[in-house]
Amino acid sequence: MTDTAQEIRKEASEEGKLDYSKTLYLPQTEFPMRAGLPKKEPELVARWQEMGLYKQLRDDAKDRPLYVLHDGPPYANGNIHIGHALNKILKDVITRSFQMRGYNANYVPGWDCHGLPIEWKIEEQYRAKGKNKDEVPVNEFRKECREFAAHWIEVQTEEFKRLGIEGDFDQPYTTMNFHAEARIAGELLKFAKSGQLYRGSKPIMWSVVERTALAEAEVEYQDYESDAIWVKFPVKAAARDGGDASDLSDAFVVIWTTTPWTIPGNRAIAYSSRIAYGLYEVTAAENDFGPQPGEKLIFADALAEESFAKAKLEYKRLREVKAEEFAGMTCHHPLHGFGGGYEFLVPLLPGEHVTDDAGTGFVHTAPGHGREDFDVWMHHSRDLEACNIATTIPFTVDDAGFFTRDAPGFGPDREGGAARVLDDKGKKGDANRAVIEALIGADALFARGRLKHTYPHSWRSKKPVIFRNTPQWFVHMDMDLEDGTTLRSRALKAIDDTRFVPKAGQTRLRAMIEDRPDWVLSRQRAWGVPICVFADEDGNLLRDDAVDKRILQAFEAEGADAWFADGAKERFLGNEHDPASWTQVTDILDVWFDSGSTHTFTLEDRPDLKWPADVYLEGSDQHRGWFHSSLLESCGTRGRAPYETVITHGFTMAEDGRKMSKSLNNQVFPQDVMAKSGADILRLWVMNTDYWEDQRLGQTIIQTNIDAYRKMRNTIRWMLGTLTHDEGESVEYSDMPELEKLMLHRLWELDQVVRKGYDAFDFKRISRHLLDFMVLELSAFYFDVRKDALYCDAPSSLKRKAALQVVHHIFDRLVTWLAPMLPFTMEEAWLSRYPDAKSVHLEQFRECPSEWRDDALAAKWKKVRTVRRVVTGALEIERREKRIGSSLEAAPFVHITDDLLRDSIEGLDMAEICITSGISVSSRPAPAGAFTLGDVNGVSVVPAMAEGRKCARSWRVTSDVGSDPEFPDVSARDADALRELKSLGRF
RNA sequence: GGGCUGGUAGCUCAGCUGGUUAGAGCGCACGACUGAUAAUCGUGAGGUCGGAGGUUCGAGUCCUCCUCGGCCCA
Repeated sequence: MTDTAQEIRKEASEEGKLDYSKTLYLPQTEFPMRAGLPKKEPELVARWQEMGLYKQLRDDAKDRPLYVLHDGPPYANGNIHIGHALNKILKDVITRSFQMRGYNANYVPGWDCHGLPIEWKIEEQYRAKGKNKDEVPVNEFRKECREFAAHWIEVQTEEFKRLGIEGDFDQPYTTMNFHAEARIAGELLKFAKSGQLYRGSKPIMWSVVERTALAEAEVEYQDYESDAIWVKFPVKAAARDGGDASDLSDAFVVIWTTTPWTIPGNRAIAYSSRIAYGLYEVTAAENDFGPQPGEKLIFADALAEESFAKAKLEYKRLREVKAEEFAGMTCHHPLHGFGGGYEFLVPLLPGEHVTDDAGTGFVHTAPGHGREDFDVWMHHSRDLEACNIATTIPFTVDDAGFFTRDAPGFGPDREGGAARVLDDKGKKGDANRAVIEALIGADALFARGRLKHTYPHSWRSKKPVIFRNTPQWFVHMDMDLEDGTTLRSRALKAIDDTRFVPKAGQTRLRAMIEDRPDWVLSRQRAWGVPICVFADEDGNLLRDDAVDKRILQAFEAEGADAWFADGAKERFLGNEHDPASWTQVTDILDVWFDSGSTHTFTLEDRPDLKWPADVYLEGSDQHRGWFHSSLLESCGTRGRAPYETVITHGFTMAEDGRKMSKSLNNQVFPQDVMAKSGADILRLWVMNTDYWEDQRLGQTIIQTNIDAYRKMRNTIRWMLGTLTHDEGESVEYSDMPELEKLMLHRLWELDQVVRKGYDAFDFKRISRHLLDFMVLELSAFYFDVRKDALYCDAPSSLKRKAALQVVHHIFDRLVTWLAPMLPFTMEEAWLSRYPDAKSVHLEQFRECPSEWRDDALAAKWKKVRTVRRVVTGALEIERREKRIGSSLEAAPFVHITDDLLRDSIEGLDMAEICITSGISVSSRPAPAGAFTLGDVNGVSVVPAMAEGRKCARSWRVTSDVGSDPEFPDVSARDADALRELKSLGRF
């Protein structure tokens, strides 16, 4: 006899009555109802760390097929925000779910380390110390950038681990480790070697004062007074072939600009098909300089009056000019012949950016001095070349703001030397004046004035900046490659060959690739992998494998800093090449090229990964970013995408669906959620949301997930309590009651849902089905019904043993299925049930034998539950009328006139299923006034009280209470159970 | 302005190729139990399916426009 048994006896003798609760198999568990996740989760992180879970996962799965989700690298410059949390949680659920389904799902996290934002931070630190970036040796600056990135990698690593992310955090990949830098450089050299890399040019924002390129974010807009001029372009040919002799052929097209110094760079005039134009003639002139009566000019109708007024002219409108007439038209440059240059044709080009809000309706287009000018020019480059118009963009202004030889008459060839746009202090130079004088001399000036407007200024020096054509390194999108394809065609093919989840990603990426311009790789910056090539004056690349080899070996050993070290040029060129005839390029690579190359040094080079990756997963903004650059890089060097599947997620919005922002104070920080509620709550939110679209997050939504979490946790807790009494006795499937078979059938069905759900990355479908199952079928039905047998039945009861076994099956499956989603809670539950186990994360999803599937049984029990609904509905009336409290006080009459419904309950203990003490079923029609449900025909219930006494042990009201003299206050079933327990010494 | 995309009960989601009074869970209200107890069970109230037109015998589901929102460009 056990101590407990003695205690029970003792208490019983004292009170003269047994406390039967001690004789029941009530749930017992240490698994707490309240999770305390903020405290518990870090303990589990430490446990996994100590046991080396990552390594064990790899060892366990070493013979299984590899499944690789390649991590898109976050930028190493700050704490993680909600977007990082969403992203990493999704990735973690994917790798864990594949790991638990027969794969070796290795996850190697990575970081993007180079680039502008980190440079800014370091520069900011410099300024705080009164230091100037330009006075610091490049490699010292780069070293500080490296240390900065390393610091944030450490911080983010801890934050990701705290989220429950499992991966190789001891050996992540970074774009700045030496091997990565060498490989990135190597990839660039592949583009160079295959001829895909070329030197072109592009206007960029340039600060003359600082002699540096500026990014859009480094510019601020301030008020500024500019010189405005209206310039006449004589029409050369009304059609590009020169054959037309219309009334436009002796007219002028007039443009307006606030940057006269860009006139030498003019190469085209843009017009819009949405604007109404007219041909005008001057009828009277106030001045004897400038336009004179008889001159014909073309303007946008909306701007003609204002323009003529400005030039103090009277005019008449001759006729409408349709936009179509401009197609193919060419003009002379207004300075043609000046300084021996400007003899080229100036074509008119259609441009979407042209408006008739200000100016003349024609936009002076200097492709070297404006982004839109450049885009329009490049967009038409093929057409223009076909008409023998050279599309080379002149470098009219140098880095100090002086005109060059590309601006004949204004550069070094000018009397008195080159004119200057801005001086060293940022003040206007003499360039505008020189240009205006030349225009006057050429009788090309229509009018002039001044304009106050906002103009970009450097945020450091607060001085105006200019758009200036600068040599840049590009990759051809449309160059014919050796195999008859182009980079663009390869990329489009690769998009077709890739699975996109959701599908819209494919459309979006394709649209971008279809009309993107050539890929600009160069940045005039310091912190990055250099474009490690040598070029001659014309931009031709030095091609020498030996040089390349020296470069890559040096990078491998010393990092890319080697490129910037003293003597690097001579070192890499070696003895075979004359340093004087080659320029060492000092631009660095666009960071998108870095991250676009992660597949090479991570997937290809690590023996524990593979190329291509099974899946890439990032936010939808990465169609322009990582998905895009990885695709181009890989197609350019390997001919296909580095991924088989691309998954995208939306962005996290505040609760009202708007963007989270500091100013609106509606941000949610993952650190806060973890500290207050736990990482599993955040993870559950991710699981319940439609991540393919934008998601919302806020207090209400967090609370909804906390509630759902509690329900799941309590259901699992009850199973753990009940399974405390599981002694592992097995019951043959064929011997099981129908109710148990029904639950096994449901497990079989759920197994399908779960596996298909994970395959489709459709997590909300899984979590929805599992939560509904727990709430509707377990808590509210199966467990409720089976409590009587599980708590009260004798140890030998087959029903009890079968139920225990089924609960065991349910537990193992639910916990493993949910483990990828809620790794902390499921680990806690698993270890509570199996104290000697290492980790639930080393488990596989359990098989559900096809024997369990029984569709007929499920259909039958659907009807059973229909009948049950009518019974519980009737009992609710009784309860409301205070005739009963517990359903065990009732023993209703059920009249079933529907044959199918009656057949479904044939042979079943409906009292047990309805949790009443008794039930009488008849096929006779019910008397008037019987309870029915509107949506159930053929079932009526007449309530009745159960007859007999209440069993002190099971609380059922039966007529056999007291039939056993040994236990006079319990029913016969309970008396038998007590006797059996007694004989086993259980009490 | 362009490309892609979304708006179904307080919250999160189902609603397949158009077909009966639009569903679920949670929350809420009310009730029961007191042997899952800061739990559990039951019942109920919540929706002009963003708005307006149109196609159709019939539209949350198809078309057009509008509106609000998101990502990426300009």
